[in-house]
Amino acid sequence: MFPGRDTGAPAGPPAATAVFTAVLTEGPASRVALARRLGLSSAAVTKAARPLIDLGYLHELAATERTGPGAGRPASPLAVRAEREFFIGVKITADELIGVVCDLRAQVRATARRPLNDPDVDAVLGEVGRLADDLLNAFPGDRARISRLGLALSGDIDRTTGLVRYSPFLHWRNVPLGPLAARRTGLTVTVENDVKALTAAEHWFGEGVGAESFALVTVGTGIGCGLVVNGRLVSGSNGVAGEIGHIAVDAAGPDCHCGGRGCVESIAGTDAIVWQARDRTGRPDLTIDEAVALARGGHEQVRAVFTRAGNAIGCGIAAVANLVGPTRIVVSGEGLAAYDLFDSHIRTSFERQAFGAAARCPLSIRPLPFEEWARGAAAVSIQSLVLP
Amino acid sequence: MFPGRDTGAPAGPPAATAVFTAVLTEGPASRVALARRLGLSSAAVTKAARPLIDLGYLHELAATERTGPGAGRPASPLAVRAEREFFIGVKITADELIGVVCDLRAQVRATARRPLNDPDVDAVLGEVGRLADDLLNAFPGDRARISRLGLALSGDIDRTTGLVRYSPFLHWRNVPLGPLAARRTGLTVTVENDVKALTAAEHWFGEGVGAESFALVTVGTGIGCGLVVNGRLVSGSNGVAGEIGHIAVDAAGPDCHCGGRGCVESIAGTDAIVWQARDRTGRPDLTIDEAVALARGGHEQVRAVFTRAGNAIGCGIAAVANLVGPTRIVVSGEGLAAYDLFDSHIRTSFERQAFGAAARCPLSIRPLPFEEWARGAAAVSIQSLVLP
DNA sequence: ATCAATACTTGAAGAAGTTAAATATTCGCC
DNA sequence: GGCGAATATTTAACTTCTTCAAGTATTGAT
Repeated sequence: MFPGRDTGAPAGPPAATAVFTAVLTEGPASRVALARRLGLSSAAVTKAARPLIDLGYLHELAATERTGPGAGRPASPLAVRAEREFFIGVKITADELIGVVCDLRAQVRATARRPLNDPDVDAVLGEVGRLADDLLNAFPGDRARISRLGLALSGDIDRTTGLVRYSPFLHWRNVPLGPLAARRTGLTVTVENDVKALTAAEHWFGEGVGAESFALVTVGTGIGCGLVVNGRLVSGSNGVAGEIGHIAVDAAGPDCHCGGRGCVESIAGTDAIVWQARDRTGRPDLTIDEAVALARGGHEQVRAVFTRAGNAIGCGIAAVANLVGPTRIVVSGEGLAAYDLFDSHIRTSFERQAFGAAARCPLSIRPLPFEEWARGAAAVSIQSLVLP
Repeated sequence: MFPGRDTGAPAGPPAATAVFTAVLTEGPASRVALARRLGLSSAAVTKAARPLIDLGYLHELAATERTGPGAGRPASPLAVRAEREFFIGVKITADELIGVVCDLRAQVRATARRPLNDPDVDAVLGEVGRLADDLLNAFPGDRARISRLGLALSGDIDRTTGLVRYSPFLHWRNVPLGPLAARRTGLTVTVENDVKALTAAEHWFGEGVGAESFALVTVGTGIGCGLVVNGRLVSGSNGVAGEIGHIAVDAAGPDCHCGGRGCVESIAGTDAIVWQARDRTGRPDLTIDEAVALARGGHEQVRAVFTRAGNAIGCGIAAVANLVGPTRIVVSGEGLAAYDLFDSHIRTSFERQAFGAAARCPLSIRPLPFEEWARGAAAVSIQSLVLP
């Protein structure tokens, strides 16, 4: 996280942070309910909430709903004032920047894109700056309420220092992207790995809300996984974690670019699917879209490629379920545009391979609008405001 | 954890717990060093330490070593008084109870065993009680300093309530073992899954000390794994976690008793190895010891069985490394009596299949004295004394 | 002997939370 | 309309835990 001008953050005593995150992620709740939920006295919640209300982060809802049996003073639930502050999120890909503006509740309020032609650090910083300007212009609300920018990109990222240790597609090593972007934009910047950012978004604002442990699997060119265990994002001691794509699921499978054999990605990654489909059809220029079309059209050989891919993904997901036992798993990513071809195979092989009660772990399989990646970046930025 | 008479525990303010666990797991340290390590003021450490010293849990070491450049008052490091309190640990297997007495630093001071003929709850409780008596008799120190008993067994265990939800080998369902054993013995009882207990022991008193994340893999009839992530043991939301044995590593592998296919356990579990060896040799009564002997003697076909098993284990371990990125991994268990047959294959396939920097995760592969399981149970009991 | 350096202790002050009592609002009932 | 039970929120006094600032203790070097 890297400083621009600061607006006076809601970070305070632990109780204040706890109250704010609870209301932010779990929705409006009365002080008594929060006290029960957080193991605090209601007096403590009252005290923690006041400065948050004064700063405009929380407000009291009109007491509409009666909860109890009937008698008693009605509750005045605390709710987040979503428009108190806005956040820019930018996903950096090899050839494009995708940007969004989100409110405090991570609702997207504006979007914009810019092509990226040059992976040079300065060029990328320039485009990021221009995209931020575009977003500020497109944003209908009060620009002064935007002071934070989240960046997300694939690779090995050190969130605390904002350092890009290694980015394969930009060919960057040890680029201090956080500080550089902060200087450039004057905003407080966070940088995070894209899959982890998406996981954070899902954990705070999506299906992972309330889950002590939770996994998000992304399927596309790469196959990755973000993990939340015991309420915290897993980082991996060598910067490696969630590499579900390189779990071996087939001893007789193809060699993978990582040096392994039978990796999930070498069977179910977009490139792997294309190669296999070309092989089966004898058409060396087949694209992924054409392969999907053939499979949907009933081409048995190509369908089999997707079946095999779905099975491999299912095995990988089962490995996650068997090892960490998440409360739920979300499967998503560009690759799931071909949702219909994968879904049932993923589920079948997951259920076969998940051990005992692990098979009860609910699986959400759904495609992912590309802006969602940028929203993940914004979500990390929101977290950086809330957490100490 | 279930109460017997209590001796006045060292649990107190958070700082006291932190100081005590730090000294217990990381060895003697001066107050200043502890303050730095724990992010406290040295005044806080002084205050936290006093009651622990008064109760006899800590003492000051003679200031032997000079740390700094030369000048300055020498430190008086705080150290744990290991003989302040002793703990009984018992591992329950299908046909035997293995018991140990450990001191506060988890050093084994006495051991005993009892055969187990009857899986009936009362029979087991009786034998546990008698084993505890045996241990009290065999124990050379002050019996009055034993007030806690840890039990470990495989299966689905709820540590907080002491409930055995399901134990396959005893055919128990929902047996409140903790409370029952507490009533029977008058001791404060903890109950934990055996693999998790072993992991806890290794995390506090073994190779996992100081690791933010850490994995212990046990190889034997079953193949299991205990995981520590972000400093905490992973439990799994459905009680399932660490089931490395049922990760699929070979799409063409044998059917597993779990319903899956090509599971690590179906290739590398002791039973699987015996079956394969019988198949390859045509000797339907071959035992595991004979299979090991044949392999060591150079029998190619049987060696191949161990090679395949080692490879399967290596793939499973690589999956752990790729997913959670532990600081280090310990591989152990009865199965590793055949250490020499496994070791290199585990390492080779781990290194091939671990992604990028994950391959840097150090692997300790070593056999496991059976008493170690009981020590794990004692370690959990120690933790229950220290933690709130 | 004196000084600088480091370790430890002490007492006052501050932060954060709890308890208990007061206050606020509502419903059901007369 | 008034009363009492029920529930929510606030307030103020108090507790607990920690830090801060200032002192004490002990050593090596000069």
